[in-house]
Amino acid sequence: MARAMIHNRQDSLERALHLFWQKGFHATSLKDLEKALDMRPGSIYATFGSKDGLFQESLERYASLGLANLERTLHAHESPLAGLAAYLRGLGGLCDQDLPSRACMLVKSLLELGDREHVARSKAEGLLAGMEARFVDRFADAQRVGELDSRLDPVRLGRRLQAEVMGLRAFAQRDVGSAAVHALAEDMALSLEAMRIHGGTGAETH
Amino acid sequence: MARAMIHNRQDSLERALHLFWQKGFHATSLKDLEKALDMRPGSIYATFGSKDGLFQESLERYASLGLANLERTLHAHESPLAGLAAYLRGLGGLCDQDLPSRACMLVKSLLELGDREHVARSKAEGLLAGMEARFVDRFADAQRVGELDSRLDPVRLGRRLQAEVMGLRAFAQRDVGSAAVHALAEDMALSLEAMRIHGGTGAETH
DNA sequence: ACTGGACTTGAATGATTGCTCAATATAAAA
DNA sequence: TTTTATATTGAGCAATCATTCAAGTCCAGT
Repeated sequence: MARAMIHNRQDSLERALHLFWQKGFHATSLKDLEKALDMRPGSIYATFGSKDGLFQESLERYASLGLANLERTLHAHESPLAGLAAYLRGLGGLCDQDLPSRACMLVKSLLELGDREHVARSKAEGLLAGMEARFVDRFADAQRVGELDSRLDPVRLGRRLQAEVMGLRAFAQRDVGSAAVHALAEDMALSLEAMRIHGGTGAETH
Repeated sequence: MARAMIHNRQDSLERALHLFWQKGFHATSLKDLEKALDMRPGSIYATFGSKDGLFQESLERYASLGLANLERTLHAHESPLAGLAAYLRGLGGLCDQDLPSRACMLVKSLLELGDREHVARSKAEGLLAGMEARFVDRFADAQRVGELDSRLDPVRLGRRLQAEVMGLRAFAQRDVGSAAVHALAEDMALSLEAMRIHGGTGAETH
């Protein structure tokens, strides 16, 4: 009843994500996408609607992968603070992997997009807010478990950690070598771990 | 012997800087610049050579202003650490001022520009390196004065502070309200001040 | 074999891109 | 006033931009 689809939608999206992450929204032309997806303009528009739409789906896919990676790291550690520190240390390895960009695609979009692409921009903002919320949750967990001073504000700590991650990854975009990025991530992780309350079981919170 | 110049070069550069800072390199078209500078393409090219050249000069002007602002803040405080903390707190006021963008133009460029604009990109990297070097110097000063543990590495501290500033300003680009940005800047400033060695004159370093 | 219908193609669209250059305007020197 | 040198103009360039759509392709069900 119909012609079989040549292209796997998910795979095409992944390729588009790769390009957008590397070059940004404006510097990625439809010609680039046609080549990367091995699709002609008509197919691209039939599948994704518009360049903007394809970009928005790429953003969501990116955030989904990033959040999954965060979740994986957090679940690998029973201690909330240890999990967050491990996440930071993991980011230190950014330079060693062969990624489209060392910087966060959400941040790149946040800084690049203007009013004309405000829908995609808002999407990036929302996804960043989601990440931040996850950090806040985990700090709250740390307080519940008693490894973090309960007088501290998890919202401020989450905000701070997000800014730290943003800074680390923006810094990693500079051509400074792997060692510097690892050292920076380590310093950030150490600061985070320094917040831990030692020796107690958490019963001393009152 | 010649026709008088209508436009003040410095003023034109300032207007271009405003546009580039706000919209980024790719999203700023020559049409936009023609309108903002009130100049026709021929004049722009006679004065600045190319869009890329104008952008590079804008970058340098931006960094010059930023560095002057940093220097002013540092000189207003005898204590190096207090100066750096004051600089961070000053960035907390980003949301209140009416700037083209809350994010740092150097970071925006670092994240936006690709291989095709690698000259401008390298320029942005170099200017960021200059800022970082100034941080490192100031941390070294803090050690000399005895308000900072001399076993710490000023290079790592400078790197960390630059990442922190990058993160703060990228975060400020989000639509999170002035209070959140102020709180974040305050938290960063407090962490920095927490490194100070209390009660001594510096003689106890050995 | 045929045919209906979803998938794919790619030439063509009009708008916009960065940029050039012959023509014009203007002020100072002769 | 005439000449000379520079500043400015803006129409116009080729290239590229995102997007459209009529035509073609191919498979499933008849």
